[in-house]
Amino acid sequence: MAIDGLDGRLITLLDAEPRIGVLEASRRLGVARGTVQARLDRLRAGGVIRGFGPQVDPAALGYPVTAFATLEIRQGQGADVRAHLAGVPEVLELHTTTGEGDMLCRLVARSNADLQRVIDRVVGFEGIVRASTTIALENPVPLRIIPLVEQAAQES
Amino acid sequence: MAIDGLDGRLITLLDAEPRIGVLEASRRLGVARGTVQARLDRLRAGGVIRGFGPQVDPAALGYPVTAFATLEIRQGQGADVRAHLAGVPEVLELHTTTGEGDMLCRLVARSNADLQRVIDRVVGFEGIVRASTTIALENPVPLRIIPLVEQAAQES
DNA sequence: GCTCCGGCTGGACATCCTGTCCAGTGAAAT
DNA sequence: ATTTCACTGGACAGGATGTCCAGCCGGAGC
Repeated sequence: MAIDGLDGRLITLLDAEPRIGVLEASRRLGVARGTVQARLDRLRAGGVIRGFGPQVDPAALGYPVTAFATLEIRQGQGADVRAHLAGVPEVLELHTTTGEGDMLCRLVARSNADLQRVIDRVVGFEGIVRASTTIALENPVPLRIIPLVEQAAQES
Repeated sequence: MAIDGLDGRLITLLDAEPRIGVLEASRRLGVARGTVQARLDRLRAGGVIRGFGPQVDPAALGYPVTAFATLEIRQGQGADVRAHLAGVPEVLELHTTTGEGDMLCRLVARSNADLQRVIDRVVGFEGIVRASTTIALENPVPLRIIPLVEQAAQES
């Protein structure tokens, strides 16, 4: 779905100050409240804004260690492996990929030592042939979307 | 920060239905409104809930292709590379890592063909020695946090 | 065993926001 | 020129919010 400059400014504003409501947003953007409401409805209907769920920080929950694991799967075991990984709370994300491995997953753990336990649990499944793990040290660019939103907004 | 069962249920509820307010949440959880408000304040103060920003779907914005790039950096060029990557809108996330590469970044692109342009832009920087890219095909486990929240809540 | 304290309850209050209408205006497309 | 569409500015009732408060309870510490 294409978005214009106003959509972009709205998303950016909501990202910076999620607590403000439709009315306050309309004041900041200099448009009528109905306009903001219509834009929001359109963005939600178009799937651009999926929701406003709470952004939970795993580190604050006691899981400060993040790691990425590349998994190699035995042929035909894909579905089983997915189900297995979906059952591990420390697996925050899973992708199937091209290239060397077959899957890439994001893990968190309570400590480097605890990461071993998590990895054991992840790879302790017959369908997984091999796993290669790298620990994330710093996070210079945290998951973000605003720059992309602005680029998409300008291309309108 | 430790969370208890009520915190866990509250986060899960907010994740499932972000539009409900404090009052409705208190009704669903069977506690007083003040309790929910106090819990929410505590979770935000403790950093567990970082905010309620809009969850934007890159695919809906016209960037349906996701890829992960492992970068090898020339010694001492880390800071420059970070700044460079932070300036590329299609770079959604960047980590420094242990292991084979020095950095891992998440990219999006408008198409497989467009991914080439993004990669060229990413690696078109002197500090980057080598890059290895894998395309994400499926996403069996989208970025999630609830299972981890529930585990953290049970350990209380 | 007793007291203190923190967390929860249930209620109050004024203020503000929300969802949902509507008619009028302007600009762009046909 | 006419239609169409988005935006404006306003209205309305209903409800939520932020912020108090007194009272109650159970656990921790003395």
